[in-house]
Amino acid sequence: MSRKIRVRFAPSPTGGLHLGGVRTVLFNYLFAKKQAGDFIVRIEDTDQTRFVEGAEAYIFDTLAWCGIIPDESPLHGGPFAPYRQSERKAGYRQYAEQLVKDGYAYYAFDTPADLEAMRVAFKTAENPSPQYNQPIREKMRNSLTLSETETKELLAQGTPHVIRIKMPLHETISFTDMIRGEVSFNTSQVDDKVLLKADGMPTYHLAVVVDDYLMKISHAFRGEEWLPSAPVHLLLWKWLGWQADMPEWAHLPLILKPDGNGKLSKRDGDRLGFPVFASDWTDPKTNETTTGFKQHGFLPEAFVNLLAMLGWNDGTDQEIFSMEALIQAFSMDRVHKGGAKFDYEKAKWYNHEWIKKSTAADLKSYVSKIYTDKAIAVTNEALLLKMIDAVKDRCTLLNDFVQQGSFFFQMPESIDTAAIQPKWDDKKNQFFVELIRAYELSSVWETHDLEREFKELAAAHQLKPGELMLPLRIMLVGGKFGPGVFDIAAAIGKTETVNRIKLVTGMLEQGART
RNA sequence: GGCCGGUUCGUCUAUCGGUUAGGACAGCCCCCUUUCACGGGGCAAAGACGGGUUCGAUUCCCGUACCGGCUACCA
Repeated sequence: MSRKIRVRFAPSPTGGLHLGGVRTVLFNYLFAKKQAGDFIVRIEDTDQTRFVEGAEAYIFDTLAWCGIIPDESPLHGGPFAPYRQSERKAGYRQYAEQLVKDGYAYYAFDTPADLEAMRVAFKTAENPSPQYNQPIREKMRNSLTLSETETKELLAQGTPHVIRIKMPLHETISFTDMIRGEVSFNTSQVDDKVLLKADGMPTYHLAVVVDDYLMKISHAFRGEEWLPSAPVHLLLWKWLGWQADMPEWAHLPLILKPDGNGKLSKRDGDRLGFPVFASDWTDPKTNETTTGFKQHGFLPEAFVNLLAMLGWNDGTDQEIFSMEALIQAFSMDRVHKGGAKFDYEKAKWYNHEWIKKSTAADLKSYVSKIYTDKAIAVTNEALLLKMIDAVKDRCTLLNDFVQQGSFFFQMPESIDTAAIQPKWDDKKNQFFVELIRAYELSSVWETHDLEREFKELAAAHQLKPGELMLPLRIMLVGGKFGPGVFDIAAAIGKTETVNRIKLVTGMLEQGART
């Protein structure tokens, strides 16, 4: 075990980065960084029909937001470039040809129509999806059933063809998965996967093995959905003569939908009202935007934290981890075998914890951006910091700072007069008229003085402060929420405080007359 | 259908054969708070089922059930 740790994340650029995808990246990254290894991003764009413009840039932007910077990638360069499989196309064919030469693979000339016909012809109740496997291949058009001259002729004519792996009969293939332990397969159950497509591009199966070998990948981690094709990859490593360099494997559990069953999908988020992508993704074809955790008001630290805890823990009760702490604590053998249902409530809790834990200075740029987007003018930076400190405990998502704090900078957008109108009377009005006068004459403007003046005046009017605090709060804040009223008054200043009291008493008086 | 994988409170999970099965989210209650939160305290809530192995199984083995993944010239 002296070889350099090198892991890779190999996404195909087909759209937004899904929770499960980011978690796969994260586990790769944590594993590598814990052991001072390299983290590589390789773009698996071998399916040209599924290529989506902008998806690759999106992946790097999103990883950067999470605080994950690859050591090697098409964007960051590296000694094993190129890191896009489409640019490595020319290299794959030789390996497929070598496998044919060695008797481990063969040319297949079946057209899509032939394959379709085969599936229909062999479909039975017991076998609803017939595979291109050992018994079937003998009935198809390939270099195993055709004579050598026929094959050569077809090849020479440029007949479209693929190269398929020739799965052996009744062999047991087993390997040790770092999470699941020993897993074994009978090769008779695996079909003859296409290795090289008719367009000359490799399929995932060939490309992943060739590139992992060429890029000296030491550990290959991927989602559980890949487990069934592991025997194909194992055989390829063996047949290509690279067995000694084969990476160690781990198949990560899936992230499941919160209700019902099955893998979490983008549709579940739309349906249940929470993000599934890490950050906003706009499909260039439909122009449709799917919101991400980032734009939903999540802190990257919280997003990374909640993802890490989905299927992993360090064995203690600790739940809040920074990236550094995760790197320290992470180990693949503590990753679960079973899938985890995603719980958005718990996800929000992580974010709330991180907001509470962050300082006003940490949060300032996020809040500023949101306020700018909402056209809330912040002219006083000290007040912004004061506001963040005052309200962050009540913000679960960053966007909550709008509702919880914008009244520090502008008149509340709506004023819940209905909450106080029924109990409004002349006595209260009189009190506030005098409060305005008292505050206007005030020489000091501090929380405690404001509170003292308020209470003394209430006593003079033979009113309970409790009956007057809520009206004052509504006047300043607009609703039944927020930090202490006198703190708010102190923060927004005399002019603004007096103006708001005047404005709302006016509204209440008018309301009382109608 | 076949193959592979999985199964502890509603959810995320702890437990290296011996525990009153612990924590967290959500829920409910109380305290704090002349608002809303934060905070503090409490309640309720789990080993899929059946067989073994063992002095003793949530833990190890087998079977069953259920759930999931795969079964494309997609990854």
